[in-house]
Amino acid sequence: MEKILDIITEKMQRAFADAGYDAAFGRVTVSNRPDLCEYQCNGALSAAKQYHCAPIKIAQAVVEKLNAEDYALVEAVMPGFINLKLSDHFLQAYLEEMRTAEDFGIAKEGAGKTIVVDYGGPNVAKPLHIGHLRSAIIGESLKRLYKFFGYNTIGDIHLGDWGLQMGLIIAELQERQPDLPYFDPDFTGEYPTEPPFTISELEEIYPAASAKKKVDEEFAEKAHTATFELQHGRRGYRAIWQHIMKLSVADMTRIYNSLDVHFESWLGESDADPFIPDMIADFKAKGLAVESEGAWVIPVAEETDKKEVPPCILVKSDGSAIYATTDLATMVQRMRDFKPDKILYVTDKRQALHFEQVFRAARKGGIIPENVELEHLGFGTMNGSDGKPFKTRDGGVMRLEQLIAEMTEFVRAKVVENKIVEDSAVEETTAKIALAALKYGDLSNQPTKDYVFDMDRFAAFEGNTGPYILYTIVRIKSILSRYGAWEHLPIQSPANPYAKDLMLAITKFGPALESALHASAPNLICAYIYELAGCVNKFYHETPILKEEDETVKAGHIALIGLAKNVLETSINLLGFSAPEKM
RNA sequence: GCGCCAGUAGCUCAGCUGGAUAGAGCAACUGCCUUCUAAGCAGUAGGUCGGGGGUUCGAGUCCCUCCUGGCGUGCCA
Repeated sequence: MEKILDIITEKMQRAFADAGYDAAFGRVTVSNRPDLCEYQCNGALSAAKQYHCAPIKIAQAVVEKLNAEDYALVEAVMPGFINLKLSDHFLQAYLEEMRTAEDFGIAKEGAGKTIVVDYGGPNVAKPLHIGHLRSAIIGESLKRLYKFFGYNTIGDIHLGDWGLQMGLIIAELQERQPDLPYFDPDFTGEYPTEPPFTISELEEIYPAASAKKKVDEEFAEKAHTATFELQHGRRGYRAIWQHIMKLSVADMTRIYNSLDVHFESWLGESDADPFIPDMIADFKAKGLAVESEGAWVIPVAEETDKKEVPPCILVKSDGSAIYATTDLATMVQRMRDFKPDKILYVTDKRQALHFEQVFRAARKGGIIPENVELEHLGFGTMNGSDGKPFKTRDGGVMRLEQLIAEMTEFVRAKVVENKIVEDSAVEETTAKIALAALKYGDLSNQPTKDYVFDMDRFAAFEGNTGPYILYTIVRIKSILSRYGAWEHLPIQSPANPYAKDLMLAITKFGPALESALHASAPNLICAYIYELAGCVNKFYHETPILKEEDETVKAGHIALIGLAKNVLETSINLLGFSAPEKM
């Protein structure tokens, strides 16, 4: 479906041209003065300079050329604004088309295209903590948004399963249990099928080893060696690695499931490993990689750089791979297996320079052709109320699991207190509200900015929060279920000003989603549904719906809130959560 | 040092390619439930948009400069 703004702009541009002015001035925007009009055009103000003419004269001349029957209001006002209001008939017809079209008539601009969304990025053997929250939430939302626009989407978790952290664990394990067969180079038998550690032991081993590395040079050396040997196929180390992977992935799956975050692809840095040797050889053969300070690096600085861009390190001086290596090799793998039109990375914004280097190296080496888009969405840090990176009360890093549990507990108390749902539905309702609180609280911020996480504020049941959106949906559902079959009722002309405001809000659904898609900004979806929910609640408050005596008018009310509900539910699904039946 | 990002109401944040009176939510205060869920709606109060210059008919938005904070700046990811 064509967007309303495009329809009006087209007419406005024609009017400008008919009045003898450049059509380019005919751009229409949503009004910033809803008390005066619904749409406005400021083109006459800009045109005044070029034509040496008072803006109001131009505006008046343009208005003359517009077909007044298309609108409920067309006027030129001082100093030169052109104000427009849509006619009831136009609005009714437009919404009816939205209601009956597939996916509200939104153009599928991604049809036939494939996008890989690289998000999550957890390290195996380390518990998921709140640092992983934003990537999961934002990445999942963007992936769903791309899918909605018709893209074939592949969400790839890109496990951190190949770096120094693996060597650290192996080295630490060897110190603790040196007699295990994995460490015996002469061992040729079958390794045990059960791991020599539990997931909780594993989660304790890594931080211990990481801390030791910083103070114990000999240990650090052992860890580097172990990393190198693992990457070069030492059998016992691979067996340990398998154990770690199995335990870790099972645990991650459980937690991501609780966030309703799902990956189509569970590949990791290790899966890029087979592509590394040929890739390195290729960079060397093309003369793109040079030896520097014992390492092999790809110079990626460009003359136009304002800053100094250090080279991309391809091989460390100890011969092992670094994250740039695996990221580049992963691109080779993705181009071979997925042939994407775009790869979107959703990571911490502190990695911005890293991706700039890697992207440049990938273009230079021909790994990523010009027609494939690369984007890095760097998100900001989640801070505590003190404005510093979020910590637990004792100063530690909070586990994702604990964060979810605390949010759930907070919500459960409210749900039980309100007694709206039966005991059997408490857990499911609680989980949905808690997830909405958590995700909306995060997604309503601009992804690139740091933000303050405040459990009480996010889980508050009033104001601009996830629960508020859910509450709005639940109220509509309650009425619809009392009414009966409503799905085929046609949209009618607005019954009152509140209905018209609601209808106008609904028409902005498509544009809001497009903006969110193009800016990689789910917060625009949040802003949109908050506005829409507000319109729903005002309409609800001012209009007795089920008590309406005229059955035709009542059916119109029902059709309108039904469409609003569908738009809201579609939106929250794109944000990654869903509404309960009651709350 | 250099680079990137941020600074808007007491707090947390919006503000879409410069446009009419800078918007929400929370906190404070005031109304509205024998009527579809008051987790709601309506209202009051609160801002020299970090400071200073400049461009423009017009600047929170563009340019310059300064201040403050965060992050990055070759072998962690």
